[in-house]
Amino acid sequence: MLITQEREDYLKIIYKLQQSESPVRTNSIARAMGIEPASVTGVIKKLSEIKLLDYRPYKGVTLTPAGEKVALEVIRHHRLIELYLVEALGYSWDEVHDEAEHLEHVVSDRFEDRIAEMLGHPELDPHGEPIPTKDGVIAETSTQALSSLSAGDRAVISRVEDEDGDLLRYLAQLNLRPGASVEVLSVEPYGGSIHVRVDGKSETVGQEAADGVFVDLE
Amino acid sequence: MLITQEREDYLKIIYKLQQSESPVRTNSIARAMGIEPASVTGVIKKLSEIKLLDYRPYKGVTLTPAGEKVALEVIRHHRLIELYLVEALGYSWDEVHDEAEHLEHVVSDRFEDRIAEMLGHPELDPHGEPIPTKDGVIAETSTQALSSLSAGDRAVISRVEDEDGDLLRYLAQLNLRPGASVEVLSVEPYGGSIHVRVDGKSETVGQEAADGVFVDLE
DNA sequence: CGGCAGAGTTAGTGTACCCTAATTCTGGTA
DNA sequence: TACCAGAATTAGGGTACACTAACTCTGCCG
Ligand SMILES: [Mn+2]
Ligand SMILES: [Mn+2]
Ligand SMILES: [Mn+2]
Ligand SMILES: [Mn+2]
Repeated sequence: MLITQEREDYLKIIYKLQQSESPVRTNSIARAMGIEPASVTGVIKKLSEIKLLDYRPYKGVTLTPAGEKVALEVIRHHRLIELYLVEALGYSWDEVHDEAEHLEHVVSDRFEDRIAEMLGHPELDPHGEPIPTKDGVIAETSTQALSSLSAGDRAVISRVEDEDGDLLRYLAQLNLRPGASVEVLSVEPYGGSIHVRVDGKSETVGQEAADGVFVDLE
Repeated sequence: MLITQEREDYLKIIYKLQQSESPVRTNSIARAMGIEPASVTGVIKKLSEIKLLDYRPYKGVTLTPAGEKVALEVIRHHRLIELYLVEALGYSWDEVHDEAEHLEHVVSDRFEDRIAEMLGHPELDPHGEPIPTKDGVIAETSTQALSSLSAGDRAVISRVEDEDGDLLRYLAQLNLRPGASVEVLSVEPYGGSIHVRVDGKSETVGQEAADGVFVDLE
């Protein structure tokens, strides 16, 4: 088998890192995968041999079109599965990520198609992240963090980071969900809390939490 | 990781082979797994080291209680998933086996519990095979093949073999499904076809297909 | 009960990941 | 520009599973 579950995760992570760093460095991949940089070198060499990555030693990697295709397929699986778990099986949004992390590698095309159809070919996952289409088209996604706003700014939450269940439970408590309108009331200096109005209620958001909430400014 | 997806499949297959052979021989495992006997030896040694198998060199293996527990968990996953795919996602009974073969190793306890609940804690999978309970209790299953019956016998189909999609499509055409009542009209000698009445219609069943259909005699 | 066929194991190889330790490269700073 | 810290790679080792080829054991049969 040329493409294993681990390799799919490498490609997925490289895709995500590429949004903010290109070429993607060995150390970034190692950090994201939770393994040692030395281990990454071997794998990215192999992935470049099979033409899924372009690898420039000591510089980093970029996805080839073929590699990007694989990455987007895995991301599509992941996000469709997350949404399916919420909609069809009653999961809460903080429980779906870990389950999807495993399922994404084993579901068939038929499974993917069936749940996509049942969900009405959705465009967003439970965290507001765009779901790539079957032919690899993915919507742009906001990179403006709530933590970067200033007093008086109004914005709509577009997505939240989904890897940390604790963060998601915290955000749910505050009603900070994709689609919610927020108005920044005040910002404490030097990385302090942010005071916002959400759903008419005023709430205090920790700065680190606000780093994981992305918005579209109005 | 002590227990990999491959090892789960070994244990599952050994569980099934144990129904008709004990201890289970290296060659049987190799045939069922589609690999060489030499490869099996190494794996069963490791599985006996970690106390999931009792291994007597040159004789074969038996599951320890711990090994049987793992096997039954995997089988529970497999059969629940098969039924879920049919009931919730509109799969036909010939499509579910391959999908379940992969999913069985990655679903969480939560997933298992949710689909079991949604299905009403079912006792049989789409092929009539019993689903072990969460604490490892499994119903007896018929071992009387349709091919072993004689003219005049009446029986109810209890289960069919689920690994061969072609066989399942063939059986579906003939309405040979679990629960169906059959009456043997005649049997051609020397492994010939079997003529049966199913749902009031008379049908001819190939002998090899009849080997994969198990019944309870009336 | 000796011999032999077939079953099973061992030996040696290869791929896929992972690790630590040692070495080399790179890019920015003095 | 020479140096150095940090980044990256290489070297060497380990586990998990596959394979083929060679050897050994077992059980049956004459
Ligand atoms: Mn994954
Ligand atoms: Mn998500
Ligand atoms: Mn399996
Ligand atoms: Mn089945």
